[in-house]
Amino acid sequence: MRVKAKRGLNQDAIVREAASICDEYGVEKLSIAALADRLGVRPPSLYNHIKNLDHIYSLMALMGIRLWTESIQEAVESSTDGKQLRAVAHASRAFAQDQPTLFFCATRKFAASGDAFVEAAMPMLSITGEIYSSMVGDPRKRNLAEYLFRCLIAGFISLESNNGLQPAEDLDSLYDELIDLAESALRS
Amino acid sequence: MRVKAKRGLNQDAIVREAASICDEYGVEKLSIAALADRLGVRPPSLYNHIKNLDHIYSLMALMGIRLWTESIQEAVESSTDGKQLRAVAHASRAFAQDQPTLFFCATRKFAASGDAFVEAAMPMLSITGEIYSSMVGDPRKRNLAEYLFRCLIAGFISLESNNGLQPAEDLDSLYDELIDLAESALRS
DNA sequence: GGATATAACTAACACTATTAGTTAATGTTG
DNA sequence: CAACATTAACTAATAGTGTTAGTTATATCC
Repeated sequence: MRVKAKRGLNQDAIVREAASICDEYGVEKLSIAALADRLGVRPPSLYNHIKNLDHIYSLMALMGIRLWTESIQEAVESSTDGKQLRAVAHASRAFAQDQPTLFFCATRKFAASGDAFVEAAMPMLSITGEIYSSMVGDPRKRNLAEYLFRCLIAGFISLESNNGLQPAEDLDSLYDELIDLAESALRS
Repeated sequence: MRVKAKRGLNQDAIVREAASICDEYGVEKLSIAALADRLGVRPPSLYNHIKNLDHIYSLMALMGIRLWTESIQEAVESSTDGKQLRAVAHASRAFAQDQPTLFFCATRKFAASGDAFVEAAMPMLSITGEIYSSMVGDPRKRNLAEYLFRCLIAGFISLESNNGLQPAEDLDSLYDELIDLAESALRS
C-alpha cells in the first residue's frame, strides 16, 4: 500500500516550491503536476492547502510583496542618511534578481485578488514615502520624485530581466548613474 | 456533411484574434480552443498556420515590435525638432494602451524565439538612437540618456498598466512632467 | 484511548494541446 | 479544360491538464 503519512506540507512550502519551479522554467510553465511531484505528493493533495492554480499565483504575489518590503526595510535601516533612496534602489534590484518570480508576480496584477495584497503593499509605500518627504520639501515636487524613482527602478529591473539592455556592459554602474542623475535632477 | 471550404484564414488574422482574446481575458488565458472558436474553425485547423501555442506568443511579440516601431516612426516624422523624444514617449504609451497584449509580448522574452525578433527590433533602436545623438553630444552621456528614457518610459507604462500608480490622478500630465524632468536633467 | 480534524490517497471527469490521417477546395500546368 | 499538386479544412484519437468527490490513514486533543 502507498504511503499516506502526513508530510510537513503547508501553504508556504508550496508557494516557495512553485516560485522555484517558475524561476527555473518560466512563470507560465507552472503546473500542479510538476509542483506535486517536486513536493513528493500526488496532485490532488495540494488542494488541501491551496484553492487552485490561480490561487498560487496570488500567493506568490503576496509573498513577493512581503519579502520585497522586508528587504527594503532592512536596507533603509542600515543605511546612512541621504543614501536611503539608493539603498531602496539596490535592495529592489537585488530582490528582483534573487526572486524573479516573486518580484514579477508582485508587480503584475496577478495581485488583483484583492484586499490582502493591497494591505500588504501599504508598508512599502510608507517607508519610501518618508524618504521622499525628507528629501524634497515641496509636496508637488515630492510627488514627482516618487513617481520618477518608481518608474526608473521598475523600468530598469523590467528591462534587465528581459534582456532589454542589450549591450549588457556594466549594468551595475549604469544603474547607479541613473539613480544619481534622477536624484540630482530633483535637487535643482 | 460539415463545411470544409477554405476560409480566408492566415497567420496574421490568427495572431490578431489571439491578441484580441488576450486583451479581453488576459494573456495567460489564451487557448487554442477559444481561438479556433472565434475564428469559426476547429482547433486542429490552426496548425496549418501556426506551429503551436507558444509560436503564437512569439508571433504576437513580433507583430508587437513591428507595430510599435511603426507608430514611433510616424510620430517622429510628424514632430517638430526638439520634440521628438516626447513624441516617442507619447507614441509608446499610446501603443501600449491600444495594444496591451502586443506591447506586453514585445517587451517580454517570449521574444526569446530568436533572430526574427531581434532583427525586427533593430529599426526602433536606430530611430531613437538618432534622436539621442542629436540631443546630447558627449557619447558617454548619450548612452546614459538612452537608458534613462528607456527605463522611465518602460517603467511608467508597466506601472500604469498594472495599476501600480494608485492615486490615478492626472497621469497624462504626470507623464509629461517626468519626461520634461528627465530631459532637462540631461541638458545640465 | 476514543473522537475529531487534517491531510494524504484513488478514481473519475471535463478539458487541453497536439498528431495522424482523410477529404474537399484551390492554384497550376500541359 | 483536364489533370495534378498543394493547401487547408475536417474527424478521430492520445497524452496530459486542473479539479472534484469520496475514502482512508495519520496526527491531535480531551
